[in-house]
Amino acid sequence: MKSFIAVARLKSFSAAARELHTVQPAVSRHIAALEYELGTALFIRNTREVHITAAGLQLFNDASALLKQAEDTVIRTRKAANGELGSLKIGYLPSACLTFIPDLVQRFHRQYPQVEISLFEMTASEQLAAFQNEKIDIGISRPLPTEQQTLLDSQLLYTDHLTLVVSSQHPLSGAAYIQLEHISQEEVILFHREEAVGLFDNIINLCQQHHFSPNIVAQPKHMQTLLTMVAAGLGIAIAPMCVSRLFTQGCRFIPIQGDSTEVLTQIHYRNNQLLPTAKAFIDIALESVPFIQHGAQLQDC
Amino acid sequence: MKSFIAVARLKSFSAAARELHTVQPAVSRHIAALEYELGTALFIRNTREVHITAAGLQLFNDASALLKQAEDTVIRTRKAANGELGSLKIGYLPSACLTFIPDLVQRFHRQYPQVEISLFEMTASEQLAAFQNEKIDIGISRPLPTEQQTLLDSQLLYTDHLTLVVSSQHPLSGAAYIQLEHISQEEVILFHREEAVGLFDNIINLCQQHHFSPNIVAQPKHMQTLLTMVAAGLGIAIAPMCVSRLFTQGCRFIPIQGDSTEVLTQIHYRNNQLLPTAKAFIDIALESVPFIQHGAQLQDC
DNA sequence: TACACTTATACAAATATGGTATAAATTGGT
DNA sequence: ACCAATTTATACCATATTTGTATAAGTGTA
Repeated sequence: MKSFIAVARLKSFSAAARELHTVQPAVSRHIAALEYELGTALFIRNTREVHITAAGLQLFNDASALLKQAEDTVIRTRKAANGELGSLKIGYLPSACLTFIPDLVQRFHRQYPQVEISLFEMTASEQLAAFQNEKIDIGISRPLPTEQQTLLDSQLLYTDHLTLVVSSQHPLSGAAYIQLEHISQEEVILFHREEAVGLFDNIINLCQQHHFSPNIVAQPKHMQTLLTMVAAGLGIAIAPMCVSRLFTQGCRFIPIQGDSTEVLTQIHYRNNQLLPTAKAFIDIALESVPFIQHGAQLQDC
Repeated sequence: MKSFIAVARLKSFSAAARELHTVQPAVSRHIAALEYELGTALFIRNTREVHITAAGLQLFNDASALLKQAEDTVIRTRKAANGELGSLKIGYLPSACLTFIPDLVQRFHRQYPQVEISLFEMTASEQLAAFQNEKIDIGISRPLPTEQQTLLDSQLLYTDHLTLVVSSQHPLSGAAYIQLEHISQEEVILFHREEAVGLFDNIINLCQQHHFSPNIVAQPKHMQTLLTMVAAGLGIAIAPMCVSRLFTQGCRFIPIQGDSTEVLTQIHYRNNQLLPTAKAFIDIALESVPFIQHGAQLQDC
């Protein structure tokens, strides 16, 4: 086949053989075999000249394209193996990662522009089901309910701690740390539950562990609003530490005593038959952990 | 390669081997070779299950298209060899064949719809040059000047004879035949030279052979006009016999004595390395000779 | 644990391919 | 006109490759 193309280009069996690093009889046989298979002459040749026939010309045009497509197929398959080509379905918990998901996806897209990315907003339990139905390849959420998941592996993307946020006028503003029980009577401002169910429930649970229910007086939808309300003395807040990188004039951040204050964001993936695109994404995500820690804190939580 | 597609479809090496009328180890080796060549696994298999990988899926999609294209290439090459696919450049002398060329081309196009036909109006000598420059594959014209043409073969498409056309009132109208010398003093109407150079010059030459120059009084551009003028007594005409199939009321056709009255239309083609499309056209043209004789007479000459 | 069924490997036989020598044909030059 | 040079085709042998058989090894099921 390559012999044919070489002969068609060079109009000589001998020259084609030289170009292909073989000998002329081999080329003769290749052409003869092709002609036999196609049932038609491809070249009119005598010992002095080689002319291509109409059939040969047709084959030449088509065969070049065919060979190119064959090469492309190899390349595309290799790319698919590297995760450079294919599709990737990501389920994510918006409240846990609304801030860094766009950056992360963009980062991935820059490096793997030929991967078709689908994003799905999903709760953690929806993600579990989606993994089983092959609806997603990657999940990002708070730690999954039952860690007995043998199907999935998880890795930490982002760790934060809950802190108390009080006005600088507040009696507690000077405290080095605080135990949560001490605020059981305070008016509390929490990030809106719809915007961050996991976070909200985390905080409620934490309070429950300290035997009180918080007296919630406001649920702003933006973290900056929350800080402004605290600074204005409308109440105190419990929020991830990352908010301290926002505009915090008039606010004080007081560590909460105890060890249940961690707020984790994990990336989940099948632990067997991981898609190359998923592997590539995980690698980029883990590389980006420092970036996530900083970038996220500069915006929202 | 076909092994790969079979395995991907059937998800089983053994089943694929059965379908391909070979044995399972052969299929195993084919896949292993492909994987080695591509440097990536195409299937995740254990002794019980076969799962395709992302790379395998990519290859499957591309390879199916590739195989189909390969088959198409074979088909198209075979078609090109039959003249069913390709191009065909035809030079023709309008005056000699304006009447049947459209029908002939249409006939050919119906049978060989995938052949791209190019039509060029050309005089006979232009056709000769065009054959040498590979500008045309088929020529249709009056017999070529020098029959010492070794490059070309020609075949007769259509034979006609010149006859005298006179009004039924004309003194000669009852004659069974006539010798051309007898009309040397007549007023003669000829088909317009621009419309049929060869025909016009044929007639002039014929008169020269009989030692006179015709006294041309009109050159109508349509054959029907010529007949009408003759019937009206404006003169006599010399024209191909085929006009007798037009509306001829008031006209008489009188054979001309002698043997130089033939008007021939030939098809010309290279006598070596004839294009399959050209061969197909010639075959159809020769098959159509009876059709041309009739169809042409029903319209014009 | 044995069985049924799968894929992978080893090896001998068959097949296909490539290279050398040479034939046949044609052109160009002496 | 003939010889030299160059071209493609063929014959033959050596080598590579591929096939098929036998068999190993692994996995789910009864």
